[in-house]
Amino acid sequence: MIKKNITIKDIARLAGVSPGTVDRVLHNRGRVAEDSMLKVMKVLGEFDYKPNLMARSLASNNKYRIAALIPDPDLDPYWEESNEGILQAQLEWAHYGITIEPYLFDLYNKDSYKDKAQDALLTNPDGIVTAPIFYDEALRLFDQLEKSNIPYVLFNTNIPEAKSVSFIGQDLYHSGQLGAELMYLGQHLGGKLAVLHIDEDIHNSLHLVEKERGFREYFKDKNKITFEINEFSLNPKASTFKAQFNSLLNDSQLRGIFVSTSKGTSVAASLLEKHGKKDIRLIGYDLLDDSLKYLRSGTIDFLINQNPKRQAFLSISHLVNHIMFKKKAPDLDLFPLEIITQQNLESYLASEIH
Amino acid sequence: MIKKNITIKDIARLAGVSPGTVDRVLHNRGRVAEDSMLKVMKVLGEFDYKPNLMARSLASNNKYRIAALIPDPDLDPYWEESNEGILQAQLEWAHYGITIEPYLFDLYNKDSYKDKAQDALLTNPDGIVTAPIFYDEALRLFDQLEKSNIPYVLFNTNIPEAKSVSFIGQDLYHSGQLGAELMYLGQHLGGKLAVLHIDEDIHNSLHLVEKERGFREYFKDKNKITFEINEFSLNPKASTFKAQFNSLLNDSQLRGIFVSTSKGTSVAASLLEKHGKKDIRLIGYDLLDDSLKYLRSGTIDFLINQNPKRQAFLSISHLVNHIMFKKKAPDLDLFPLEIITQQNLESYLASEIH
DNA sequence: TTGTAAATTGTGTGCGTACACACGATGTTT
DNA sequence: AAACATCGTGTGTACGCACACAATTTACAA
Repeated sequence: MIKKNITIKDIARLAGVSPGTVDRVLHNRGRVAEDSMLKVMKVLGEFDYKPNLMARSLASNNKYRIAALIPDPDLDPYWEESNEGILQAQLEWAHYGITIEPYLFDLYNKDSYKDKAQDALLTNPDGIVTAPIFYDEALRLFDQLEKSNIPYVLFNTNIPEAKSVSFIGQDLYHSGQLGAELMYLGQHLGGKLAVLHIDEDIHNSLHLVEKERGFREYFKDKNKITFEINEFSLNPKASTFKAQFNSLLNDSQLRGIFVSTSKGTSVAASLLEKHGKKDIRLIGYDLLDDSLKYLRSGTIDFLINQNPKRQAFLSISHLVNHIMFKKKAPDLDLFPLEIITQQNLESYLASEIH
Repeated sequence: MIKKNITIKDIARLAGVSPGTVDRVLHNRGRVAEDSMLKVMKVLGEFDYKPNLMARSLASNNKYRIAALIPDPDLDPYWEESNEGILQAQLEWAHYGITIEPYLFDLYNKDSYKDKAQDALLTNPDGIVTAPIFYDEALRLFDQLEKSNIPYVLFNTNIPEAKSVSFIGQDLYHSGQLGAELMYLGQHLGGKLAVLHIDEDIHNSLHLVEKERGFREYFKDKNKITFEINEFSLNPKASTFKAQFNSLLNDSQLRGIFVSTSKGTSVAASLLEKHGKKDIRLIGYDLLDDSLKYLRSGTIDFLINQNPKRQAFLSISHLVNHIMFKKKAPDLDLFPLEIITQQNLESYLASEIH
C-alpha cells in the first residue's frame, strides 16, 4: 500500500527530462527552459517527492559548524545541565559531520556575552544556539545574524521579537501558576506565603518576575481564602542573607515558600532543614544534586523540572534539522511543566539516561 | 580535534587489503584468510571505526517489515493512543524503507492474540512489537520468535523472562506509590480510601494488582495515620455497576479514590461529578479526552500519565535502531511517572504535538 | 547560410557501504 | 595431466542525491 518513495530519477523519466534538470528545478537554481520546468513541476505536483535525507547528506558531504553561546557552567549548576545537553548533542551529531563549538560567557556580565558573541561570529558559523540572558545584547546579536543570514535558535529565555528558527523552553507564567497550585494543595486555611528570588544578580530576574506573576494570579481566583503573599529578593552572597532568611522563617504564620531559581531552591532547603521546619511547604525548581537530597529528606515538597539538559539538546537538534535537512522546526517548543516528588523522582532520573 | 570518521576504504588502505575484505571482516561472514583477517583486525583496533549510518541504509537498500501486535484501538481509548504512536512511527520511518503492519487483537480474548500472532508470523516479518497482555500466549510467541531469530520489543506490560530487545513502559509498583503520595498530600487526618479496578476483564489485572501493591505499601510507612484501604473490582458493563459505585460514595468516611485504569478513571469521574462530590480526591490514569474534561472541572485531582503514545512510538524506534542500524537499545526504557494537574495539563498537551 | 556565444540539458563522479561477481591460486578428482 | 570445485580476494555496481562539467540545442549576428 505504501508506495515506495519516488526518486529524482523517476521524476526525470516521468517528465521526459534528465535527472540533472529535475535537480535544477528542485533547487531552483535556474538554467532551465520554461517548458521543461513546467513538465517537471507537473510531475512534482502529482507525486509529492520527498528527498532521501540520507542520500542527501551523504552526497553533500558538508561539514557544519554550530556555535553554542551559553553561560559558563562552572558558575551555576543549572547551566551545568545545559552544557551536558550540548555535549550530548555533540556526540549525537558528530557522525553527521557537525561540530559544536561552545562559547561560554559569564552569567553575571553583559560585556562577556557581547564579547563571546563576537568571538563566535568571527568564526562564521553555520548556525548559533544561545540562551539570550541579556536582552539588549542579544537583540544586537540577532541583528547581525540576520544580516549574515545565519540561522539561530533560542532556549531557556524567549525573546519573541527575535526571528529565530525556534525557541525551546517553558511558559514561565504557567510555571508560576503550577507552583501556586502545588502550594494550595491541601492547605486551605490561609496564612502567609513567601516568593523567594535568590540570585546573585537580580537584574536578570525578568524570568523570575514572570513566575511570580503566575503564582500570584492563581490565588486571585481563589478569593475565598486569604493568603498573604510576600516577595523577597535575596542575594545569597550578601552578608545579610542568612539573617534575612531567618527572620522570614521566624514568622509562625508562614505556610510555604516558593523559590524561583534552581540554585536558590537548594540554598533555601539547606537553611530550612537546619531549622528543622518540615511543616513549611517548599517548592522550587530543577533536579540539582543538592536539591534531590532535600527532596528525598522531605524538606522540599515539590520540584518543577525545567529540563535544562533536554532544552539544550533539542535546541541543537532543531537547528541541525533546519540547516542540514531543511526540516522546519516548531517556532515554539514549549516543554511540559514536570512535577517532581519523592515518589516519582527516581523514575525521572532513570529515564534521563536515555 | 574530532578526527573525521575513518571509512572502510581507509581501513583497507591501511591494512593493505581491499575494501571488500574489510567488509567481510566487519560482518564476519567468513571467506577471509587468517593473516588478512589479522591485518584488518589490527587496524580496526587502532582506529575505532564507526560505520556511516547514512551510507549503510542507503547501500543496504532493504525494505524492512515490522509487525505491530497490539490491542484493537476501537475497544478501548487507551489503546487508541498506542495506535497513534504506531501510526506516527510509520510516518517517521517510511522514508527509511520501513513498513509497519498492525495486527489488532481483541483485548478481551486470548485466542485472538494467539491467532493474530500467528498471522503476523506467517508474513515472516523482520521484527515484532507487541503489548503482551496475555502472559502464556505471549511466552509461546516469544519461543517461536527466538527460534526464527526475529527480534521483538515489548511495551506497556513487561515479561522479564522474555529475551526481548527492549521493554518500554513504566514501573507499575512505583506508579501506585506515587498515587498514594498524591492521595496523602494534605490529607493527614485519616479516613477511608478506595482502590478501584474498573475493567471489563479482571483477568488481565496483573498490572492493576501491582499498582495496588505500591499504593498500599506507601501507607505502611506512614503508620502514624490510619487509613482504611478497600479494594473494589468492578465491571462497568455489569448491571450492578452503578449501584455498587453509589454505595461506595455514600460512605461519609471516604476521602479518596485511586482508579487503576485509564478508562475507569473517566467512568469514575463522571459518576463522581454527577453526585457533586468534589471533596473526594480522585486520582487516575492517562489523558483520555473524557478524563481531561473532569480534570479541568476539578473532579479529578491528579492524573498519572503513562504516555501510551510515546511508549508505542519508542518501541518501534528501538526496534528499528536494532534491526537497521545495529544500535543497541536499552533493555529497559522506563518512562517517568508524569503527574498531571489542572495547571500543567495544557503544557503537556501542547508539547505532545512534537 | 554560417559562426559563435548563450542557454539549456545530459552525463559522470563521489559520498560510504553492501553485495554480487570475477579472477587467480590452490587443491582434488578422473 | 587435464578438468574442475574451493577458497581467498579484488573489482564493480547500485543506493539517491548534489554538483561539476561536457554536450547539446537555441538564438542571434555576420
